Parts: sequence; C-alpha cells; structure tokens
Amino acid sequence: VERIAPHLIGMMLSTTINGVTTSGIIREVEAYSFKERGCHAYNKKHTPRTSNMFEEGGCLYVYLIYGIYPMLNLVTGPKDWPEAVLIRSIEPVEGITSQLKRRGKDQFHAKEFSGPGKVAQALGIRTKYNGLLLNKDLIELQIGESVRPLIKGPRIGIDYAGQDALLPWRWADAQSDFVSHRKGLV
DNA sequence: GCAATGATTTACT
DNA sequence: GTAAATCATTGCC
Repeated sequence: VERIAPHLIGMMLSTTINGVTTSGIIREVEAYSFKERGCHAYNKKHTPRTSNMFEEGGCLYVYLIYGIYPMLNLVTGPKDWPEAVLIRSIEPVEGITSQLKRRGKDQFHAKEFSGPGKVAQALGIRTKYNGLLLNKDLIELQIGESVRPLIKGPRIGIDYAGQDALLPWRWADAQSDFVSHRKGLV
C-alpha cells in the first residue's frame, strides 16, 4: 500500500449517482496496513467493520467517523492482505456545482475539498457504499501517472498508534492548494 | 446490555 | 487554540 498510495496522487476519481457525475483529481492520501497500529485491521483483526479490507484491491472501505463523516478508502492488497488508502483531498473537476451543494457551500475554495470528510461529502459517498467495487459500481478511478512532485509526512489523527503514528505515510501534491494540514509535509 | 471512543469538521474564544 | 457535534463499532460484563 505504501507503493500504491503515492501513485494515486494525480489520478481522477469520479462517482455517478442518480445520473449526477462528480469528479476530482486526487491531491492527498494516506496509507493504512495491517502491519501497523494506525489501521483498523491491525494484526489482521477481522471484525464486521474491517471485513472489506480483506477483500481484493478495488473494493471500497467506507466507515463512519465521529458519528458524522464517512471516510472513503480504496482497498489495495490481494485477498486477506488488509491494506487501504484514505482519500484525503481532491481538486474537483466535473459537477463542481453539485459538489458545492452537497457541501452546503456556495463559494468555491480549496479548503472545502481538503480533508477526508469533505471529500466523501463532495463525491456523495455514503456508508452504504462500503464494499462497492471501483470501476464497476457508481465509482470510477482513471489510472494515470503524474509527474508532479510530492511531499510526505506523518498521518493525521492517529496518536493512539504510538510509534506507528510517525510513519511518513501521508502524501500530497507539492504544488496543489487542495491539501489539508500542509504542516508536517516535506 | 452498556460504556468508551474515533483515519473529523466546524464554530467559537 | 479549545470544544462540541453525534453514532456505529468495539470490547467487556
């Protein structure tokens, strides 16, 4: 997952829900693996919530955080190798008006799409989409390669992970304004 | 059954 | 910088 996560930066992610297509370029991600304590499936812990992380890459892992925000993750490993990438920010491309409406905003600002809860809201991601498949059900990822420079640093909000919280597993586009918590990235 | 808590955001001070 | 919002999941009784 630590190899795939940075490669997702620059790729286009889109959803088509009730005929409305919204898309954006991925600008910030974090990697999570069963090998470290920041991951819900640490040590291959299999619970109802984590079960989709054990599926083959291309599966969505969506869960609710703080009772409020869905988090969108892309599962990356082979079966029974629980790893996933959290999509932390996008730069909207298609359906910007729809994305702003879902966010409850009427002014376009980079900060409205920088943060994992904001991304999920803008793309219309709901927890019931947990387990859907990329490029098959509502959500599409266009494979591509970016040549733009990246910056990286520790992940956000996982202090409970001890030393694993220090892993530099958050990546972002160095030239983009669509990045949350730029502090800590080099 | 029940209490604790979180891969966050937002609105305050 | 601090705190509230808000509930599914988890772990323990």
